[in-house]
Amino acid sequence: MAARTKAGRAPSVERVRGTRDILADDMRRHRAVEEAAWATARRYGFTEIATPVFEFTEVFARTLGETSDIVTKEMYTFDDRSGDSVTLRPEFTAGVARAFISNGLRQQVPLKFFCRGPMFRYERPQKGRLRQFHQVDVEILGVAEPLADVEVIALGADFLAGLDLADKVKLELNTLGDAETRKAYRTKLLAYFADHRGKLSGDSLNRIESNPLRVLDSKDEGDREIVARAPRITDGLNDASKRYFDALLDGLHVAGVAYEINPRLVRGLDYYCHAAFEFTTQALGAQGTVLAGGRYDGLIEMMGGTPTPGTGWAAGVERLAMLIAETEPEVRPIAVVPVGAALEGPVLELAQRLRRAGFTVDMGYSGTLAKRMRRADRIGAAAAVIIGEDEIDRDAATVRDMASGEQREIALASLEHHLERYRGKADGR
RNA sequence: GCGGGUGUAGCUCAGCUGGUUAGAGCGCCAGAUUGUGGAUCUGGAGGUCACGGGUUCGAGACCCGUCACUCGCCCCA
Repeated sequence: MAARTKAGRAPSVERVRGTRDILADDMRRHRAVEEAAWATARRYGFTEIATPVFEFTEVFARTLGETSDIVTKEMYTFDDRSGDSVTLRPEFTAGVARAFISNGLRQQVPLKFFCRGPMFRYERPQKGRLRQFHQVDVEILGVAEPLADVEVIALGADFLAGLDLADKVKLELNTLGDAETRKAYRTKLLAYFADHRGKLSGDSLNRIESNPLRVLDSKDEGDREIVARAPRITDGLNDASKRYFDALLDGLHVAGVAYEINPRLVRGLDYYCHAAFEFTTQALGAQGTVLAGGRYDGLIEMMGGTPTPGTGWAAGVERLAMLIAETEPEVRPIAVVPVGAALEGPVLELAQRLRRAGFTVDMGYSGTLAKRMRRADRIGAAAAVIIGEDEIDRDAATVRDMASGEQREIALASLEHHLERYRGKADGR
């Protein structure tokens, strides 16, 4: 008797909770999102790198904040066979910062990196919230000037606009100030909340202990009232932080990026400062954040590197894939079809000839002419190249345009030339 | 981690207050059409009714538990 899960199915066919198989249609959308991000990043002068999917646990535990939810209850952490504690990455930035230090990249600053790949977080699954999900990510390392934030935010805006999501998404922006500002603000905020302790929700009372700034974006009705009258960080910025924020706003204006200042926007991770921003949508329910990031000047130092400023963002590929319009396959294949099994040999030879010439070619494995034509139709072939005894005798092929149904006999010698018109072209049925 | 909803064919769903071999549409396969796809018609395959237990003469329907998905909270991309 095979082992069974509690659900009663053989575990070998059960997906792990919060994971999914990305099948053809989804994969096309997934790729469309990734490629749009990469294409935009490239235009901004970024280069693509890849860091490991897992790191020593310390890399994340130290940088994300010992008390953050991600570290305390959401990481996939385990000991490998040598007894080292490793963790499947829950986010990109810490790994990129680690790579920056490990590879001595300090010398090559400023650096602009693009990454993509899977992330792992043990959360309760929901639409747009998976245990394995994918992100595209962009980081600028070694630039303290707000111009880097402007560039990174403009890149995000262009990326989303390129996906045709400009209307579905809005940019919210805030500043967290520098360390001095944040410390002073924290004290002020704590004092304010202490005065209103009785009226805060239980969740928020807990947050006061762990991350008081988080109370600011509570969804509880009662909390919101109190938060609305709470002191704002933007009112208590020290000179440096104020100058920084003003320059950022100016830069966005010049770059033509529309934003909305949200004084309640905060970050869950400890290493953020100054710029904090999110592109959000109403279309995905509770999981409305589609791209988020900010500045993390202290991170690399915190990890033991020479102090190096950084800024960047990550975007959820699955969330964006749900928002974009249907995508069409980019190439339609050419179907080669033998009339009768006896001609499969010569047709295979022809298929290989065309493939090596750069055409996308599909060949059925069995069946009558009608069946093979049906298959050609179903895979969206642009044209069918039909070869029967008659064609063989004349050293030719019959080429059928699948959209119009028109057929022409073409000499084998000039077949590639004739098929040029179907290369990488959608026929618009 | 907390609260609510849902779970019937590959997909979308029907199945009335528990009653004989569980249905439809789409899709799939085959044929009408032995050198021609998309349309139409005909036929066919496909279901431990999420899983386990209970109530009952009898459960897809009712009860309990589990699992998964989903909505909100939490968290966050």
